[in-house]
Amino acid sequence: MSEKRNKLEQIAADSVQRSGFHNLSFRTLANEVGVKSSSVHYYFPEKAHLATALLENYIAAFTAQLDDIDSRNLSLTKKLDAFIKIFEKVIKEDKLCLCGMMAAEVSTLNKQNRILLSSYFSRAEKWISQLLINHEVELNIDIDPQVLSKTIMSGLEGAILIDRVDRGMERLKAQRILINKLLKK
Amino acid sequence: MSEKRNKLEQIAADSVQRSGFHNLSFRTLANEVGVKSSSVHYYFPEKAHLATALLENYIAAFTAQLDDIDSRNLSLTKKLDAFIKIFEKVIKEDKLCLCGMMAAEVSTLNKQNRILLSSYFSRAEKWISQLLINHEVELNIDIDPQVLSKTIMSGLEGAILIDRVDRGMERLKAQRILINKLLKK
DNA sequence: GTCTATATACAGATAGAC
DNA sequence: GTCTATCTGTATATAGAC
Repeated sequence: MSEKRNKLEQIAADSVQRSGFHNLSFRTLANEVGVKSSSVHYYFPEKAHLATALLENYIAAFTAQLDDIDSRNLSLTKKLDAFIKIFEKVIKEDKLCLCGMMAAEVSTLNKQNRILLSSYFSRAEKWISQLLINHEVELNIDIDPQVLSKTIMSGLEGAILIDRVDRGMERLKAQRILINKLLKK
Repeated sequence: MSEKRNKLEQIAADSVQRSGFHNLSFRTLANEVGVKSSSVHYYFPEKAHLATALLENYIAAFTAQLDDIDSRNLSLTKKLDAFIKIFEKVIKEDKLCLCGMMAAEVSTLNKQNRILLSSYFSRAEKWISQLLINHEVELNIDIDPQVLSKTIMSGLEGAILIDRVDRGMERLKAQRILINKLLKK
């Protein structure tokens, strides 16, 4: 992995999470690394290739975080809390989840990138539902784990989407409270 | 209100809900109405003015829908169901909520439009929380109505955001199930 | 292997025609 | 009052220099 390629991807990801993929230009990206925009095309022939790299990176990092939570022997409450913290970190940096942002822009993505994007959400939901199944006795509500996992994921994505509008964390906090209410004390 | 201005706004809103405000150009917009892009500037001197018009229209239509629900004498379940239907209609047309889309693009909006955007979400949340307070006895969970209203709104926005990625309605359906579980039968 | 000069198309915006 | 020719800057992408 080239060092410059790495830097380009980092800056690009940050930019996408702040203002969207369509708003990111090769020129601005190049300026930040001190090269010409045409140089960026060496690493990413088309913009869609950059999108692919960003999605793959983000999903890999996300997966690593889930694995880390899995590796620790925690209660359901603590594990869900750790999961919520992933989103908390994002909103604290005044960003959106990269995949949440790309979801808004999905109509401009090619098929391959849509599949990648879709895999992010299904992976997240699958992880949550498996967690709920493993800790079923700690649940305070009678609901299909797959249904609950979808609402948790939607709730978190929606929360940081709206919270960013007035630079707060009210919705994420509300989401945390609701989730805790659904768990046994 | 000019007829052409009206048409421009309708087409623009549709385009924004599909692919975002930044992805909308005066040129494409003009083509669809059969004029030159420069003509669009007669109605909207700057693109930010167009954003303002779209936000105002959307909020007005949304408010009208809430008033309509208020005017009917329904149970909490039915009222919330009618509220969810607003989002269902949007996702069925393969669109996003205009304000949800603009929320993703908030970093590119000017202050005035951010305030407008913010007012949409606070209005929605206020309406839900007031509804919950009015029908407190029908609630099946002990939670602050303002907190629950925020999670409902986040959940719905997030649901259609994610559902659009694989052109389904799974998350919105899940959201409906969860909300119903939180209400007394 | 890495980078740039350059091409071509398109963005928003203005000055002014009708 | 409504619309367009045109300006200036920026977009992605290519061909080719080092």
